Amino acid sequence: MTDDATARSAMPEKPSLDGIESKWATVWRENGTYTFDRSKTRDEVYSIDTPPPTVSGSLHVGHVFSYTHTDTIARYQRMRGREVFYPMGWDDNGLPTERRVQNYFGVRCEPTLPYDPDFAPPEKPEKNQLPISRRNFIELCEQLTVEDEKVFEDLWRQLGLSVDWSHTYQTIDEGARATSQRAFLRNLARGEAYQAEAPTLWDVTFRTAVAQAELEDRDRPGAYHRIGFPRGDGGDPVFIETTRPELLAACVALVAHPDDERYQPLFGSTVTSPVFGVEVPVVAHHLADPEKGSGIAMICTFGDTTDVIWWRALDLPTRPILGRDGRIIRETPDWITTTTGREAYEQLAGATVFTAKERTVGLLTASGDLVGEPKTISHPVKFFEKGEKPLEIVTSRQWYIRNGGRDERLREELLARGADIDWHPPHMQVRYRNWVEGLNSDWLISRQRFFGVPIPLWYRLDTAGDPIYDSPIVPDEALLPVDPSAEAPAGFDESTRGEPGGFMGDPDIMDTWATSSLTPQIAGGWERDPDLWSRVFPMDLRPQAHEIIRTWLFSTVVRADLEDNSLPWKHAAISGWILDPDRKKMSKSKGNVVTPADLLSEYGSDAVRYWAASGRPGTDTAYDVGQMKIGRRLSIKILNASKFALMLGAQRDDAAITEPIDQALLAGLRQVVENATAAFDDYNYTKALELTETFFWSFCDDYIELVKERAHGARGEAAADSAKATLALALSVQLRLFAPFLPFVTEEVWSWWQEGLVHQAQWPSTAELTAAGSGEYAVLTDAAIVLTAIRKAKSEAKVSMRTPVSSTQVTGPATAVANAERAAADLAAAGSVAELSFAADSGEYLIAAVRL
RNA sequence: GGGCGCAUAGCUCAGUUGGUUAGAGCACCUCCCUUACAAGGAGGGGGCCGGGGGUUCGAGUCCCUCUGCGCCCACCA
Repeated sequence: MTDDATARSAMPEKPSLDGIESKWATVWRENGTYTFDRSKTRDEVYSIDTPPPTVSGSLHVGHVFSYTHTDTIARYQRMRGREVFYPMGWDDNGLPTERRVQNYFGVRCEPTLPYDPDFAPPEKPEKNQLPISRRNFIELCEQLTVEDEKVFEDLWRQLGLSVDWSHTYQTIDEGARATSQRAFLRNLARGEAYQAEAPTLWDVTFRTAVAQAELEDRDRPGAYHRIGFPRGDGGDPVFIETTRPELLAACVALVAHPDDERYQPLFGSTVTSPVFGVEVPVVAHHLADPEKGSGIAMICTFGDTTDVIWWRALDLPTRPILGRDGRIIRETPDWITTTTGREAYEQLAGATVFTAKERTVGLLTASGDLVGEPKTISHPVKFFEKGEKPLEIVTSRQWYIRNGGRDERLREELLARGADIDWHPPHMQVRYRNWVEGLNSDWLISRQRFFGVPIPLWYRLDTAGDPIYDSPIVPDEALLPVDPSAEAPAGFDESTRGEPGGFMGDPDIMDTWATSSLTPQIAGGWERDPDLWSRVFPMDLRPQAHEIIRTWLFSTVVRADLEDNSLPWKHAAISGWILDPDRKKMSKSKGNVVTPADLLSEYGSDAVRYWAASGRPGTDTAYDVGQMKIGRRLSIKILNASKFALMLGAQRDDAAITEPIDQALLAGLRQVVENATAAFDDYNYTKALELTETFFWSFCDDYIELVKERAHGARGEAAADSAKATLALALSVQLRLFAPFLPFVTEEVWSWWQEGLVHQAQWPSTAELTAAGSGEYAVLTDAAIVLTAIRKAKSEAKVSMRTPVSSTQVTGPATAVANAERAAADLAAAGSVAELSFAADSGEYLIAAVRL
């Protein structure tokens, strides 16, 4: 567009940021600006495995922060000419949604109930939650999460995320469930998924098994109880120290280190547990630590994970006394045979761990087997990360997927995958490696919960009505998703469910990560839309937070490795956390929580994005409204400076750029383009922004000031045209450099004078700047030094910047003086200098002696 | 206990492969109502680059060590 009048007519009298978010969000929506063009082939596409936010959680500035990072990259790649596949998912699968739906509708999931197609939730939630089928429950979840998702989408649009809103998914929707079940069935068919009856970490509150990746240690108070075990040969009792005396009835052996001379004579002999009177062997194992406690430990089934190791390695019996509800099993076990032992057990039966501990201590005290006072300690205890009570270990049948935890070859393969990812920042790879190297079991994927993707299997029941687990009934992939609790398998009638000779559905669901680990497959249309899949997979980018490298990132790598023998993506961009201004991780308990929507309306989306972009990949960043104010100021400056440049006559024309200072500006800008491009290619959006911003301020303060008189025609038409053409080119390039960060203000300004949308424009190239000739940026920077000296003189004299200067003498190194001299006329005009002279001397620095 | 990261101006942060005088923004001080911008502009003061040792002609940058902070991981006796 070269029609000056048209540009001016679109440019407001008084530029403002007010309302530009909704104005341009609407244009982008109606224009389909960010719609994925699926005629493009894989090599032309840049695909992003967007993190699906948990919609039942609340919006947080942290969301704004990290999603902005991804968006700057998406916009950059789009301007580079890549077709960007930028979907959005919603993580509505899992416990948080389950709880929210229970409370909102007053219902609870009862998987044994049949699906009721005419079900409607109660008008008002009743006190007693109404039991409904799993399928009905899931439908309510879907219904409620749609509302939550609308809130997120509105925020993302206001923030200016360049997401293709026609490509969204929910981790609980039909496509995700089908994908998750299909992948599981493929794992099963290839032998990568298997079931095992084994001791498992168990959350007694949620009553579900928990995977290694969901654990966290918490320091809890405990106490060493010193307990004597009478010896079978009548010698002095053997003293152990334990923090879990309540498990004494589950004791199966004592263990000491094979080299421990104190206990070597006992190996092979037996001792008897006090109170319960159960005879147990004394065994040796290298994991027993002579330094801990008395150096000999009680092995119970099961008190901790070391017990499991010993139990397995030493082939010890299983004597569980703890039920899945976290209480001591009511039935007195048959391995306790003495009358006193059985009477003692009856006092514990049905008690919680806490109560059982108190009562056991009482029994041991009464019998005199507890020596001294318990020694209180603080020690790490394993918790489910979402749980409130310590995990227990119970034996149960569970499904696992191989992840290298028990297989050296697979582990090496997955380590190699991790090394092939381009990590941003690179050191995040260490977390991946540490995690994989520390795996001690396969991935436990079954959960004894309701809301989630069901394990898509049934089991035949034998004539006694017991399930035959060895040969599960597998659904046809075409029927997925299935709900085995509501649908009968092919060849069976629903009436035979639970009947001897009939069938039962697997009651469990899959771990939420078993579905999330397939986000590339879900978003990319694996097996559902092979055409799309071929255009987007393997993806280019996985952006995510560092604390879920061990879960989401690793499990995604596992699934792609098993299913596609490939990495799921080339790059992993790891974002940091938002910290309070006092460097603590932000939390709601601090009060004065600002919602993202408040921030966006107060400072403007561009300003908030500016702040977000100041956080480099992997770096924790302080929540800082000061940065947002600066971002807002920058946005306003872009409006005003652009308007001024356009008023000076910036226009897209072919006027020759002849003035040295003009060529210098473009030379400097060429360098910025080169460096910003390199920074972006390295996922260092922060540096790209900083380079652009720094240049822009000097463009405003120095260049525009130097040339405005000339642009007005002070030195003739050719010199004016040179300035105008330079302003036009520099403005165009800078708007495009800013566009990934400040999408609204750049689009607004672009619309004043350009055809099309800035976000569909090409990223600036050095070539378009080279056409103006080979300038020396130093001409501008040296001229700026002189200009600054003139301003300083006026500032110190406390006079207006318009005050005329009678003379200025520029001296210093020959090159610098020559550079400044090439801008002499512009300098004289900008500084109102009457006599401007230049003379090289032996000085080290460029100096301007100013006389007012 | 193992690993990773961080420590530069009052605050938030840049500082490329070691190289003239360590930078920016905010805050602070002074000034300027200048027809793009007072929600602005110009100028200024302010740093033992966490401590200690070393390599080097030269160290914010490389090596060692210590201290403090953050995070990840770890078999709960």
